[in-house]
Amino acid sequence: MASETAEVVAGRDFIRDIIDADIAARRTTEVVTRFPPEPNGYLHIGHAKAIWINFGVAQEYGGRCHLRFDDTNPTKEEQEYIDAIKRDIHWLGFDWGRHLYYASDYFDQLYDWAEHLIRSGKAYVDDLPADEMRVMRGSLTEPGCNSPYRDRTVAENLDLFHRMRDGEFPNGARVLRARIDMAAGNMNLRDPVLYRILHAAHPRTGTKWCIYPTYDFAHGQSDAIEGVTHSLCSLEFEDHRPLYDWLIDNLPVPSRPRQYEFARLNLGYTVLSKRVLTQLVRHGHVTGWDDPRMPTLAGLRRRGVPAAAIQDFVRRAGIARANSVVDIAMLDHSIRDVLNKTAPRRMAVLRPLKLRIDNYPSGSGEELVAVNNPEDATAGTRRIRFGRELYIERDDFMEAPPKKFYRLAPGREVRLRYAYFVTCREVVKNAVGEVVELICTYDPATRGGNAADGRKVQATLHWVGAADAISAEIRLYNLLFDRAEPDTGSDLIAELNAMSLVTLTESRVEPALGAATLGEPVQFERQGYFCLDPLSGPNRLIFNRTVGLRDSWTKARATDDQGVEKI
RNA sequence: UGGGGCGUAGCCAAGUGGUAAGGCAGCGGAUUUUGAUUCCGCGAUACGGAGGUUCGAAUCCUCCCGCCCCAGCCA
Repeated sequence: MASETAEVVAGRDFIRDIIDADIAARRTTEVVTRFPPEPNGYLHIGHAKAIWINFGVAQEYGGRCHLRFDDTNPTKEEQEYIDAIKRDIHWLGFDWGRHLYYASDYFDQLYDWAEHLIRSGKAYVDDLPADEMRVMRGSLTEPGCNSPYRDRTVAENLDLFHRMRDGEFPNGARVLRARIDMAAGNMNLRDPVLYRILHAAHPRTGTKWCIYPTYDFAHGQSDAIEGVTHSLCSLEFEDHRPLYDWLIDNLPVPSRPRQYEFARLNLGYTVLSKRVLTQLVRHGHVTGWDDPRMPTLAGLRRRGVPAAAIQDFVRRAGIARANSVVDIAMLDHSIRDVLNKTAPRRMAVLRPLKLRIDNYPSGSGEELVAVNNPEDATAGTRRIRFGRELYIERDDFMEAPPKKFYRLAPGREVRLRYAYFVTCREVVKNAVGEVVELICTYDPATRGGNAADGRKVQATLHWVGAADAISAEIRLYNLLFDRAEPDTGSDLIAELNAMSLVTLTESRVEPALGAATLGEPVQFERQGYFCLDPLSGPNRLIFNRTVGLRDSWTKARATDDQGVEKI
């Protein structure tokens, strides 16, 4: 059965179990979910998990997923974020179709329902200032006490609430509170605030309102209005569920949504907190929300991470209720897995070292054939030009190699990929003793890379022709933070990895890379996966390293390996 | 002696009384014109701890320990 295969791919988790049970018990006939971002920042990979769950589950059950902006606080929300969020969700591969909503679409209905609560004696206008309200709310271990305004008459409450709406009072003067239980163990039930006065223009409703519903009063009711069946959110809202249910129970809402919580995603060596990410952007620690070092979807996209890899990653990480920190290596794995199959191969020398082949005829050289992608036969081949003067990677030569180093060294023969075997005959140094050029000889009988006599070499090096290679800037990105679990509470700067961006300006890449296009991944052989950066221009190639290839050589000789990737 | 959650290998995570899936990482080995990819093999006498129930417990009960969330007129 095909559907079985699909389920295995999607994975099983407690949320799907709940939905299965609901359908089996006929508690619901359709599955409607929603992804409810607040437009006050960019989406990050943690949101990708929530998006994947909400849209994915709806898709699997033939239901639908709404995109609903939770825009109940005009002092923090902006249109720029709304646009960015839509763009990122589409890029990730999901579509809400015609189901685009805003909590602000329901402000009129919400207002009516607030009056409904007042009329039924379940809400009241409180004049307590914020600080007094806090004191009277009690503490985690002590019950709160009732506000002196708790027993106002319905008429008085209605009058005051109308006047709040009509702008008679300044910010903070009064709030509408639910009348529940000031002694409840759950703080959310100690007469939570439902409406507050905010004289601020709203991106969508303009100046129509000067009172706005709180998250608690807006969320569940919006779910009910839209017919959401399963309202999936993260663990910190668990304590809000009794309030969510209380409101649904006490209001004439058109449907009965249920809230379920799952643990949010945490990634090692990074931070998935809008507060901190916003800080990084505002303080200039990164170049913007789309800085390739950012865990935002915009940053990952610019870095070259395919949407498919992000989906694969969140699927592998799984959904559960236990807080956890996922190893960044798992993300890297998903990225490589996708890119290995799709990225065409090219040769690029990041840190060039000149190599001259003494016995190779001078002139324009010759054309050789290179495979575009050994993982994909349909990717075809391309021609590359070999010549007397080339560049190889500095790291591929050592004058005094340790035993396990089997690349080029004095007197040693290696293969130049798709070309010939070359042997290092002489090392040229400058005045300060740095190696500046290697003089080699080649074996004409090894054209294409195989020796007629069957002899082997231990290494194959990538190279570019000195005559036709083009210059490029290459940006190597490393972990943004030094520690697996950064302390973002105090000194953020102290936690940042000083080597998070290493820019190489002397790189030389094969001519075919001059035609690289935005959004197309490429593998620089033996180096990693790269992509063109949007800042590239006609005469300026800039490549971002998405992720390096797995590398058991540098790994073997790493001594300070704290999990921090070295350049 | 507030309320709500969570604890299964280095990191995720299945498992819902019948004798510990899978993935990532790691370590061996094979193949290899990318030290890549691919392929093969290796890890929990044990599920935070201690008791108990049971023929049998990661799964049920009791107590204990640890971690997370909640005292915004943020979401």
